[in-house]
Amino acid sequence: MDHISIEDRLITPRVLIADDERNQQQLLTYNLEKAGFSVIQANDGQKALDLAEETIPDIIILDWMMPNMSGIDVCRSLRGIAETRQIPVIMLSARGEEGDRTLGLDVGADDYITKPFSPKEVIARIRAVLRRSRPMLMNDVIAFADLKLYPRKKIVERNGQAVHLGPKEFDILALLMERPGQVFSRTQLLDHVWGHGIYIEDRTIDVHFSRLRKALNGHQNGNNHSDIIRTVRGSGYALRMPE
Amino acid sequence: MDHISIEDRLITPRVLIADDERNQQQLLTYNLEKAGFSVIQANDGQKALDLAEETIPDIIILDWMMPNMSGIDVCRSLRGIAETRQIPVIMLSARGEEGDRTLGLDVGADDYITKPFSPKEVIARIRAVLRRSRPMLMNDVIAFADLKLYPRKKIVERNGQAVHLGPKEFDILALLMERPGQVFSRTQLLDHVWGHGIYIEDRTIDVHFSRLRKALNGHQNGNNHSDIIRTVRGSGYALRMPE
DNA sequence: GCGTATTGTGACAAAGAGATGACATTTAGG
DNA sequence: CCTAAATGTCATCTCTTTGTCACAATACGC
Repeated sequence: MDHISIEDRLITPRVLIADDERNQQQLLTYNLEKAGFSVIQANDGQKALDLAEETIPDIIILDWMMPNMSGIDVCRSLRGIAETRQIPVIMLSARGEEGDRTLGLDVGADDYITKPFSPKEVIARIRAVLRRSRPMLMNDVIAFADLKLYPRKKIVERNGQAVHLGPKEFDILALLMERPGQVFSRTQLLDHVWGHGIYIEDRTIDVHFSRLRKALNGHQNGNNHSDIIRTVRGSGYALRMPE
Repeated sequence: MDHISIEDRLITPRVLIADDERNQQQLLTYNLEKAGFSVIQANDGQKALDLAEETIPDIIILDWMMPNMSGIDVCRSLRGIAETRQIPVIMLSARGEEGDRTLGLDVGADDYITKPFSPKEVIARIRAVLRRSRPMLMNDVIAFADLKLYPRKKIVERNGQAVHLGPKEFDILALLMERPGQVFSRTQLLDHVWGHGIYIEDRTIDVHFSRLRKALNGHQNGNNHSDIIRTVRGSGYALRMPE
């Protein structure tokens, strides 16, 4: 099954399920796929860790007790690896004691579900966690003023009219739209759009904003939109909030 | 390429954690970073003191017992250095006796947490302390009289109407609004807004206040607001508190 | 009221920060 | 491979912000 392109990966949130109980595993997998998730399976802790590093899923479901490595240990390890550090984790556990729950959350889990649970409940929790951590994955469209951005389709519209953006400009706009009005410094833009450890000139960011503005405000084709991007001298850029 | 500006520091509260127990240290660090704090680590008292002076964090978490220098001593020292005097401190301690608690608070700690504690609790306390000491960091908006200042959006409104300020004027106003009514000397203003080691004429500050007043009270566009800034002859400036 | 100490402010020059066209390089698809 | 789109840099232009000065205005002690 290698006809899965990058595009497809963006469309379907990918869930890694680590559980040694065959039944449970199958039940969840079936229901999750029906709910539109793409599922990766691991049947012990060590394999879960390996697969997580290898595939970088969008969320990880860990059974508390597994052979080789407990869910707790996997979770701790995940937090120690840069690439997997911010992948959200949901722990599944037979135990319900408050202490366990606390330990799970302390170790870095984002949520904790006690058996027995229904697939429906798990899906709801996954959605809830993803909505917080990856709003772009969970929404078909993000809107701001007369702008609409379709994360999965990589399409932007202003006033109903399609706007063509390069990938970088798209990412920049997506970031700004996640926190409308907030000012992003060039450093933050670099980290979020380009990624850590990438070094480019600060001025390059200005150039991208110039291109973004040109595309969005488009004076060339007769449209004459107001400049929706606000330059904040000495700080960075932001979306311009309406009065 | 020095991207790390003062601006970025304003976004994420910086926490200095001084603890010699590796596990505890890591657990707290991980959870704090997940909660949106930027963490600086020290593993003994002396280093904590040095780092505090060097980095001027927004809050300091001190373990009671540490090699080289106890939390108590560090706290006492911090209070003796001008630059670190008003950084809030939270003490962590295994002991729970009332006497210790009192001693900790006497020495200048702002809060005192007894082991065992959960990261969640620590985060809650940190937030509580910061909300008091650095509202800028914890709130989206700071209000005073008919003024509203949005730190992350870099927007100021008077009576609902946007007011344009240059970066320096914005910073000055932000400082005044963090402690409404408090009088700031020109020296304090220099230190906080311009930073240590910057030398400009005192009178330049007056000019900036003139500009700030002009922008805020805006006589030019028909608005005629009262002067919200109070000059304290011989001392400095402050926000004018209502009768 | 007077005189002195402080503060307010318009004007101006210098520095700073951002916008943008042009160009070289890289990347993605065919 | 080859082409077109996307990206990163540079150089230059423009507009803001900043720091100072000089002089006006004000406050305060006597």
